[in-house]
Amino acid sequence: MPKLGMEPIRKDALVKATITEIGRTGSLDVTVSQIAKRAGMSSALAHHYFGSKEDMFLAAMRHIMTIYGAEVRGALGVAQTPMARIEAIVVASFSAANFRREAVGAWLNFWVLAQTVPQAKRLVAVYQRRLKSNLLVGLRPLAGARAEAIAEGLGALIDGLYLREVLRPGAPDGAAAAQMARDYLAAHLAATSLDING
Amino acid sequence: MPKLGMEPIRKDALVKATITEIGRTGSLDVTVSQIAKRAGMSSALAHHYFGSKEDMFLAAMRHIMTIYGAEVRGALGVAQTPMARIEAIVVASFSAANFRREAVGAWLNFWVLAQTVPQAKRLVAVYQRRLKSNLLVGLRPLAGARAEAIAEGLGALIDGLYLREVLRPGAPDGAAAAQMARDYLAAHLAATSLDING
DNA sequence: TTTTTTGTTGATTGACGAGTCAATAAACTT
DNA sequence: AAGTTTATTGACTCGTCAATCAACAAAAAA
Repeated sequence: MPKLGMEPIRKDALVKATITEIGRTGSLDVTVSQIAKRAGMSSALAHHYFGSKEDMFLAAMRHIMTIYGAEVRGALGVAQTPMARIEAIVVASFSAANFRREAVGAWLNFWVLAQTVPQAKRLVAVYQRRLKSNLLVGLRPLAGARAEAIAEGLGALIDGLYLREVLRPGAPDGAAAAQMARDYLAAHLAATSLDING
Repeated sequence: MPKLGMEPIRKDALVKATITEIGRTGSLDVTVSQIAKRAGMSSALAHHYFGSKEDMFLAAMRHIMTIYGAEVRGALGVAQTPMARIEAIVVASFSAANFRREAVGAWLNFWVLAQTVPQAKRLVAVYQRRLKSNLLVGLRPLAGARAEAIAEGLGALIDGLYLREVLRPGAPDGAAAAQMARDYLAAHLAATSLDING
């Protein structure tokens, strides 16, 4: 019963299944069969649509980054002030869609993949660049010359919070993580203004 | 030519080789043969001393944590003030021995391993607990009620800096990373005192 | 000096898994 | 209607690798 136009549907299912399986098992040692099974098809079909397992991984990475990017863009669209821009990024970073177990677990594994696969490394680099530049737009008016360092630090903190989330027991607490990022920011901005005034 | 008393020597060589190989390849997909070869012996011998590959991984984790712990303890021993205690931890965290490529790459992979292997998870938990409690001793006199949150944040930042180091091109720059941690701290302490005074 | 313990490895087993292939079938084209 | 493209899978190939085994050597113990 070959319905035509299956390709995008199947690819999409595979991408989601890839994220789910990596997140679930907490490892890149997932078999194509596992992924295909979760996506409701044979492993041969998975290989038919994606040439290789690596391609599936890369597509899954792109998917996660796409969701993240879209959410950030959306929030940024309605931000009026520099502070609101940063807040938007923080909130998006720890939103339910992005900070869910699966995605975070997968994200960590993609980071590992980036050590091996140049293509994956490039994707992570894109993410880092985008994050930093987004933060800088908001930070420069608020922190001037310090914006650079603060953005770098906040980026590392966000990644660190993701990293730790992976091993935290219980449900993800995006609100707490976001608060931590906010505190970081508040402390740095307070310190900066203190420096300017005194 | 069986010299006696080889066991500790072999085990040590295997542990170091494990870290090197994981760090070098950036993945847990290293074969026992690879590790054994680097350690200068047959894979059968590696299996003889460690029952399984997993045991080698766990021993390697313990080794990394031991080095880290020793360095922190050493630095802490000579720290006189709360501030010096924190500084000691920061410096140790980004010391040449701990912040070297291999070790950082291995550390990331161990984090992934912790998602799968309970024993590994426990080791990471030990590390996190120890780091936090060490930080708190120094932090409490300086930040009072905020010490808890600051310690948590600083821990996450340190882990995040490790995470990012993995993908940074060029030689590790422990000094820059340490400075970032110091900035975090300075900003938070400044904010805290500001809050107290005003 | 026999026996046991420790060190050591080449060869083998057994499992698993990525990727390919051949075959089947339903649509679409001409 | 014949030919082509798209969808789909079971079976298979081929390689890899953790773990085990059988065997050998040398030191230590009995």
